[in-house]
Amino acid sequence: MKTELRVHNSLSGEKEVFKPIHEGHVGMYVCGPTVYSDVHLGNCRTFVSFDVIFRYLMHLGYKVRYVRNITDVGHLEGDADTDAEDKISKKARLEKLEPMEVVQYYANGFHKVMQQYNALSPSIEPRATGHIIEQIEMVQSILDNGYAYVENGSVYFDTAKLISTQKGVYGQLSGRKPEELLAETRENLKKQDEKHSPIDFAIWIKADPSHLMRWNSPWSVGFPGWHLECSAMSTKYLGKTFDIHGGGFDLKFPHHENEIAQSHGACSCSPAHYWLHANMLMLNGKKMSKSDGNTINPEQLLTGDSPHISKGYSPMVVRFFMLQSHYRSTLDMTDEALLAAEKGYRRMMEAYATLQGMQHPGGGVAGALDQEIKDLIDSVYDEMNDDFNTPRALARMFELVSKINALKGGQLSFGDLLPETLAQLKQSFQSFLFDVLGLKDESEAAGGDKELLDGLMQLIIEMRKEARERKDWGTSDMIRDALKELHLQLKDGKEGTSWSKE
RNA sequence: GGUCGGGUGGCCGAGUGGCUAGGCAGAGGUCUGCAAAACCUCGUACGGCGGUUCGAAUCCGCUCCCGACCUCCA
Repeated sequence: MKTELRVHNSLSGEKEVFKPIHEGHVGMYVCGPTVYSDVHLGNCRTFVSFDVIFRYLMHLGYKVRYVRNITDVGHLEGDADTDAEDKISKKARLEKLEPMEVVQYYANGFHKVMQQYNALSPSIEPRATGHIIEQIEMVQSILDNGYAYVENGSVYFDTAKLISTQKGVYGQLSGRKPEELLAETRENLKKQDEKHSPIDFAIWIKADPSHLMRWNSPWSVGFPGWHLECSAMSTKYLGKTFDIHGGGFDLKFPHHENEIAQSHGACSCSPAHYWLHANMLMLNGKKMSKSDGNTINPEQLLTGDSPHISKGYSPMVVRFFMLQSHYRSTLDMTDEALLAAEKGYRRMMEAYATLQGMQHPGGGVAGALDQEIKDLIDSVYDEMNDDFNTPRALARMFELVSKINALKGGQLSFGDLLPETLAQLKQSFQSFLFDVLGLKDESEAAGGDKELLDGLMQLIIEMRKEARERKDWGTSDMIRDALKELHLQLKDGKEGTSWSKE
């Protein structure tokens, strides 16, 4: 591990050396879901990506405060700022539920799926409705600084003013030119008569009488704008300026751009040093879309109940599949690709099991093999340091898998390997797979009574061995075939027979 | 239409101005009673057309296609 951590910063468009504000500590904010429906699989990819980033930062020894919000108010239909219904409010009205019932239900579902994918809980998971006061205070600061105006009980951010007074701020993240933004958006936005300019956006919205969620404020009974919650909550828990702000690519504009604007309006400060964006998940070469049926949810993926897949895939297979691509690239999910990921995942896990069971016979010299293995271990970390390049890191891991299997099969010799190196390999392999990548050995987890199964299998293997010594191939093959029916595979090797679940 | 990002071998996916990841599938071989597993070897890919260069899939221009955001979709 000789390299420094470098991350791709969306703000500069370049990879930069990562330097936290406070040495040894990292503050990271990731935009979480709006809980008005079942969690989108694409969202899962984003959160798995940031889960690995969170894990890797901790693995490097940082104390990380990871804040991921839950949006439970303010996100309007169509992401408009006004004259549209709040997503949660609408759901509550349609289902005749309290808005908080809607929120609780889908937040529970979201947590369940995240748990299935073995994503760690964030350090803090704040909700927008729990931070109304902070949001009102922030609106007030922005007003005090002259970067917002009140119209008919609603408060709007004065984007045009920010553009003219703080040059180069608005549009930097999304690569948009302020002049064009000001010019282009004139026509199709009619109902926005309260706004001075089409690119202004609401930070406090006066609630019409039918609106279910409403709070008192100095300006009206209403609710906060969508972008504001993230600014208020990140400031509260991470400070005005913190290290990493993450989210899906689709949030770059306007959401993240507006967050930056709000911070500049409230304190003339920029919220985050590094902006990280996770790219989209596609299905069969196209974006997922409910309207044309090109979509699949986490539940269907698990059960296989979908025309897009031939069978169900376990969460760890899906996680592994996601990690085989880089978080900044789009990822195309196909049945064939999932099948390939499933096999790769199992190969990796079986090599892990093989490795842990390995005993060095003692002796050994630090030959070429010894060096090769050490270099591979180092390169895994080098790849991760290069903007969390999980696919390359996994590629190096698979090269280690070949070494492990060859040591077991006798194609490589322990004589060329020091016992310390084997110990180091065991340790690194395990911590990388489980702590950093966040994978789990599912065969073990599902097994339940592992000791019993192990014992039974040893007995069966022993009986089959005796049959084979008698050249009783009928019995031997019968045992093998029967186990195969139970999805248990026997592997006859030089050192005897082992087994694994399929 | 505007802005931005892509198009890599059968599939998924890294990556890079020359030393050509990895997984899966396929072919051949080793091992094996047979098979599986494992190991070894192989296919020489970078949308199309030009250009820059000793050399480009990697840089530039044009073109076709796909995607994201700008307008409901994470």
